Amino acid sequence: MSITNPESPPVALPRFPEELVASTAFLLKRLGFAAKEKAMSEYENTGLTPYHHAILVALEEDTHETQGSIADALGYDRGQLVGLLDELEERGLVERRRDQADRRRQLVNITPDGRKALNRLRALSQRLEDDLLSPLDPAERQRLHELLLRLAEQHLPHCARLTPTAR
Amino acid sequence: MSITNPESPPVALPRFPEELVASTAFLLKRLGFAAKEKAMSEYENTGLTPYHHAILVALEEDTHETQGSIADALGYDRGQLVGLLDELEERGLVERRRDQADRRRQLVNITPDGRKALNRLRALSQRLEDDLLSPLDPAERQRLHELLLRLAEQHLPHCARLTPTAR
DNA sequence: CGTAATCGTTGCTGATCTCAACCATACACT
DNA sequence: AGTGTATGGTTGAGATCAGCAACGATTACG
Repeated sequence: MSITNPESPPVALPRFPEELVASTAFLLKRLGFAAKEKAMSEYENTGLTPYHHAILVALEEDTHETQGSIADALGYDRGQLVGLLDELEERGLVERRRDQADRRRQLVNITPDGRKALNRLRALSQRLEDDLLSPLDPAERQRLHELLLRLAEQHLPHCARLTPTAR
Repeated sequence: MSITNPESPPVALPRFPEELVASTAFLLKRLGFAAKEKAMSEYENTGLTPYHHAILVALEEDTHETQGSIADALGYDRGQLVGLLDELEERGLVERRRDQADRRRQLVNITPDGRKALNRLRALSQRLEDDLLSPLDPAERQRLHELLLRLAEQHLPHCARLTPTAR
């Protein structure tokens, strides 16, 4: 029917409307989502997810955490955490034991195998971070991180008071 | 039981592990998610969502778009777009009509009411953007946007070639 | 003591995305 | 022309996941 001129691209490659790209919030949403998607697929081979990784990180940082404090620290629903801990426990990466001082509580510990797994996840996570930030040089990466941290202090309740009035 | 010393905070306010906060990808994910949550709740009063907003933006930018081109431009699933357009059409904000040159296609137009609604959504979106970026001064906001744009060009397929080698 | 609150657990619900069919239409080929 | 293939829009089913309420066990309060 209509003669498509051969030198033009066969279809206009899809592009975001400029008005959206001009919005920082839009870029933040899309980049955050893309980073999550990428991470989820890369973690797949490990049999674990970034959620498990975050739990292991929290456990290694302060030992003897209770399930509630882990959930609060990471911003997870407590019901959600139960299943994640079940999976970690099945693989022998964490242990649960009742707090004898308050037998409602479960004290969660990371095991030696858990630390090994954590180190593997750290390496993977570092590769993902490098890939994400590959367009930026080290100084730019630091500036970006600092700017995001400022936003996080304001908007992520759990990040408050990280740089104590170091404005 | 144990005497809690009175000057200490009653409970340690939950805080992300430092190792996570040190990750730019983590901040990106959380901030993007928080921005989306905030937007979704603020849009609620309008009866529309950021998805509808993006569609209206796309429609005003290039007119006479077909549903497929809208879906591709915004990265939406085509099946998902149908429902969103149904809702916009019910409210009289867009019109669908068959392309007489290719009767498989639906040409979508924004209506005058759609433009009015779009302007309201723009104002709302601007308020959200200002709130999100409130910790940063104008120069910092621009730097952040530029850095995110560089990442987007690399990682969001639809953002490629926005600053043509303007490094 | 008895009532209320907390902790972990379970199950349900609602939202959302993905994917696979499906119909109508257009295009390609002989 | 006619047949087969591809495309655009539509619909519906299935998977996934966060959020919420309810529950038993235990502890704290008064």
